[in-house]
Amino acid sequence: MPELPEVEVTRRSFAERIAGARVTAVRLGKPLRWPLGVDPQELVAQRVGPVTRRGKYLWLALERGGLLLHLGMSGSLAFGARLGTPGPHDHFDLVTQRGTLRLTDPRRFGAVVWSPAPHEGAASKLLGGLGVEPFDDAFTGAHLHAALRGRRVSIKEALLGGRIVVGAGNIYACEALFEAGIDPRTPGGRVSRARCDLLAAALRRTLLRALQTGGSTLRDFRDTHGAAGEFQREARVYGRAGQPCVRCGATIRRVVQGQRATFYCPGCQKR
DNA sequence: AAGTGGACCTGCTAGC
DNA sequence: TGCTAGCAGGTCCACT
Repeated sequence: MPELPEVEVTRRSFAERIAGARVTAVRLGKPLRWPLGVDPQELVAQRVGPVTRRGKYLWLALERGGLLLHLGMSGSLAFGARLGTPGPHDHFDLVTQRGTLRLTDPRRFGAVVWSPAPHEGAASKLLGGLGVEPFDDAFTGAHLHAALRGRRVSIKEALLGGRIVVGAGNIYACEALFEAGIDPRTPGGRVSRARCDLLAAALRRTLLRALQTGGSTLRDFRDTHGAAGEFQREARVYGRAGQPCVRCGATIRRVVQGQRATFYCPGCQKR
């Protein structure tokens, strides 16, 4: 589930409760995408500071550095005083006085990495090349247009890449392109300035709406069926191949771009 | 520099 | 009912 809205909702769910708590223990499960990068004992006795977000990454500040967290494709975070015995997919526990922050991630594409600061060490390498935040004033049609100049990759893959703007995953990239009426296969450099304006606004609107209803998509996070149900209710093209477009009635199509599924309406979305 | 394809890993579903 | 192929919300890395 974790695209930007889900990551942000997750952050808000525990940031204030964990801030100020002292780490009392760390438990590691199976390996995640990268090694932690520090002796877990080093984390013990450090006090937790603010939890912030950059793209789909979370930065959990500690006194002598911090942890960069990523949920990958299937990760979720829970924070509570009584989480119970770790299950087979619980791969990281940060135990504090006020409760345990637990990363559950069946596919283990997620990560927890120690770094001395967000702009140093391992974190800087991962965060360094990221594009602008979609809710930042710097994210405009002009920015999009400039960043896309000369690019041959499709507009959809450019959005997913995260080097121009962060936060759009496969679902919201598809949805935003639908909102903007742009064919996802259009080469990035061929999207006009006017349509970049439309797209920037559409992406911001799509992510904001998801953020506002994000609680509901996250509530059933552990229940695959419930989550799928929520998405289907919200999505206008994603996962709707073969069904009629809600706007024009044309049949929604599924194509593959960069080994990922893309859904679009051939009636509403043009090059 | 930009584009392409492979890699990581497990669980679920559709189809036989 | 059981097996298998195909698919999944991410993104880094090696190679051309």
